[in-house]
Amino acid sequence: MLKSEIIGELENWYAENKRPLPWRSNPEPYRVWLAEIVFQQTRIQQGMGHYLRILERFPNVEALAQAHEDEVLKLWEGLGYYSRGRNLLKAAKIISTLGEFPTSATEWQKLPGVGPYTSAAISSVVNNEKIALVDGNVSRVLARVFLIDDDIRSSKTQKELQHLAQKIIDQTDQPGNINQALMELGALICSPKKPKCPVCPINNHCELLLHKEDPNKFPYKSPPPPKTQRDFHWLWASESNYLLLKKRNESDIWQGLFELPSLQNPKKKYPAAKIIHKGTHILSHQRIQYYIWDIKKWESIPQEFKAFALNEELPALPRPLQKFFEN
DNA sequence: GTCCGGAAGT
DNA sequence: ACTTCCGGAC
Repeated sequence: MLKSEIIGELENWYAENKRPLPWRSNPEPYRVWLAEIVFQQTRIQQGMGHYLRILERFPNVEALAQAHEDEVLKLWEGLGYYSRGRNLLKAAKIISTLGEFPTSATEWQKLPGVGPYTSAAISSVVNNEKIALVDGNVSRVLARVFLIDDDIRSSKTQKELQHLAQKIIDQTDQPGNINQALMELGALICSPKKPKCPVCPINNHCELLLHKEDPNKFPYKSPPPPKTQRDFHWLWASESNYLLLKKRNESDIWQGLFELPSLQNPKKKYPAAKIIHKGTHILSHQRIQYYIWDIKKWESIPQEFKAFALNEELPALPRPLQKFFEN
């Protein structure tokens, strides 16, 4: 059932069609690790600018290990999932202390921010380890090629896909290339919508095509949990020439980023306050209505806040605030 | 409005 | 095993 020609087709297709990405031409552990962290949950186009800026500012793990978290988060600003940036720094300090990079997926996975996917991706590419990875692209490719109609979100299905992927990787002496080929195929050909089946290198092995099924219906994904709704009321005093910002520390979104002072009901303390900007910010799990109030003048300066001149570089801000202060 | 994508906390 | 963490493309 698992035809070996598939491997050869994938190897050839990948050699001819892979995108020329910076860590592919020079797959040092540092560059591959950084790429895998930046591009978790992130499209290449969206994260490439961030990746290049981080690599330029911190050309190696020793340079990164000495960074301050605020600077890493500033470089991460706008990418989302900020625990990736915080864990990147933690892991850099660990690697720097060890004096060398891990050399197996098991060792890589001990680092913060490195899970099953990332450890397999790095070790198969850097160390030629025969270890399979299953990311969103690979899930979709395998579900279509092998006509798997189970819920792609369930951990049971993910386990089965992991097993299936490992059977493929066991048959190749180029695990890094086959892992990347499956991901690249999912990104370039076997896309979520309108897959380019006519030019797919393994279309004659694809169960979905052989059964004349509709690719848009695979894989099946159960609906996500409902979003929680919340409001943010941020305060800004137009008559002062600085901004008050405080680091977000709680176990909540945007941890480590800075934000304006907030009040549940600004009108109570500042009856003359006016909303100068409002918007909706959507996360996968929250729907945020946010309001920025002009209170003209501070009644009293909240102690825990730091003042930043408006013309100096601001620390990392949540995306809605970053967009607001861009203008 | 719709969809997409890994790790960690619990 | 389930929930919480982001932002952008379409």
